[in-house]
Amino acid sequence: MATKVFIVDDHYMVIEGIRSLLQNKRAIEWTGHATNAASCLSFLQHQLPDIILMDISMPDKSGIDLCKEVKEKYPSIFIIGLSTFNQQSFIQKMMENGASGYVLKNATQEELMEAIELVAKGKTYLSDEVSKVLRKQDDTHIVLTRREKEVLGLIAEGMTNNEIGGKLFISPSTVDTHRKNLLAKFEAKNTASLIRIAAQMQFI
Amino acid sequence: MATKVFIVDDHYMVIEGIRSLLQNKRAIEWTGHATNAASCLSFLQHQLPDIILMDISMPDKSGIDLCKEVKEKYPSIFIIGLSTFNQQSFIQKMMENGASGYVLKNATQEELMEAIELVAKGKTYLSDEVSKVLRKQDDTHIVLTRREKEVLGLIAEGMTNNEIGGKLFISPSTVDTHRKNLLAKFEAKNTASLIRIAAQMQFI
DNA sequence: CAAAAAATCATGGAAAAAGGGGAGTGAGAG
DNA sequence: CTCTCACTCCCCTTTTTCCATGATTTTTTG
Repeated sequence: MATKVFIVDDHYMVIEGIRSLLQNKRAIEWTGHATNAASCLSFLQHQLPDIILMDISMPDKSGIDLCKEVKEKYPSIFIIGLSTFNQQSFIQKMMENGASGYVLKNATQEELMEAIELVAKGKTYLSDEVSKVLRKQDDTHIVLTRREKEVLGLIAEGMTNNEIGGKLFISPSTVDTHRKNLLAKFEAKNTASLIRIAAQMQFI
Repeated sequence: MATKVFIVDDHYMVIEGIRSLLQNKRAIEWTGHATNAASCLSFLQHQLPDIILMDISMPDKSGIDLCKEVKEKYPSIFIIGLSTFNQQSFIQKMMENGASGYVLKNATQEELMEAIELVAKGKTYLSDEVSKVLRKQDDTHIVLTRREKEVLGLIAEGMTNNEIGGKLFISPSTVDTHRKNLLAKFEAKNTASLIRIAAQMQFI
């Protein structure tokens, strides 16, 4: 029985590319595509594919969120994340939300097929390149608490400890403590480098 | 006579997608593809296409630079930039370096054909979406001097005025002046917002 | 429940940045 | 030759951040 594959990607060229890569494969049945999260979800009400290839960046909703939603509603569907860059944050969140694999858009036909076949069996596929990035950046993975994220965001907005304290109804001293913890977690020597690092790591 | 099209993109899926989109067009002759700048340049030594579809992000060299190089060596070739996002900085630099058009990867087959046809005639193609972004962000365009860029970079590294002064062999007071000018140009109220804005505008 | 983690607050001093001035030099454009 | 612009430099005051240190209270979680 052929594996039913569906694809969600807002880039028409990528959809065409994958369709073309998969069209002669007997083991694959192309069930359709969507260019946004909403039409993906409405498609799933009528028909259930085995595997969804899902871009992480979409106009209406991030692939990260869509992945979670689909997995909650239809746990039997396996999801393979699809993206241009291999960024720790994206890959990790995608996998946390139930994806079974992650393929870069510069993958070859062979890699794509391998991913689909493995994932269809219920296994997990991560290309060497991706898993390397995941391992490497996992070491430098930074976990922020709810409050720290809030404070970080407000610092990035240009607010002082006093202003942030007023906004969050806490003492400026407390904000200062959070600030110090942020500096420590990011190993930043001052606000400037903190914000740069946080921005580069997609925290802001 | 069919328009000879060549494509440079490190994403195999995009190459396949475009090939598939163009394959039935009589007006188009597919001459080949490359997944990096180097093999693109070596291809051009043997054969000259009319149009190159060129991704802006590539492993060995940015499309921006490749565009310039190709245009200098082979002025008769028209180049269409290809990218996932429409960011002012990329589009602008691409056009400055001699590109004749800029197409987003979520473009439809029609848009792509329109772009190729127009550009083949020596005209310029920018999709509505792209030209809108170009216009809008042109207003908020910030021009930094050489020194300001240097200082901004070093501030983002976490260096103080004193340290920057030492590094650039100028007085800390001078650094402070540049800093003030940066704050004014970015309309930032402090270092934190300066760095955030600069990061979001791709200055860092 | 007990331990761990997160969030709260404070004091006090040193360092750095912000905000406001003013001012001279050199290079290039008109 | 004047005007503009980038770059250079300085002074002063206030504000904010950085650093060290210590402590209490929630909240989460095994």
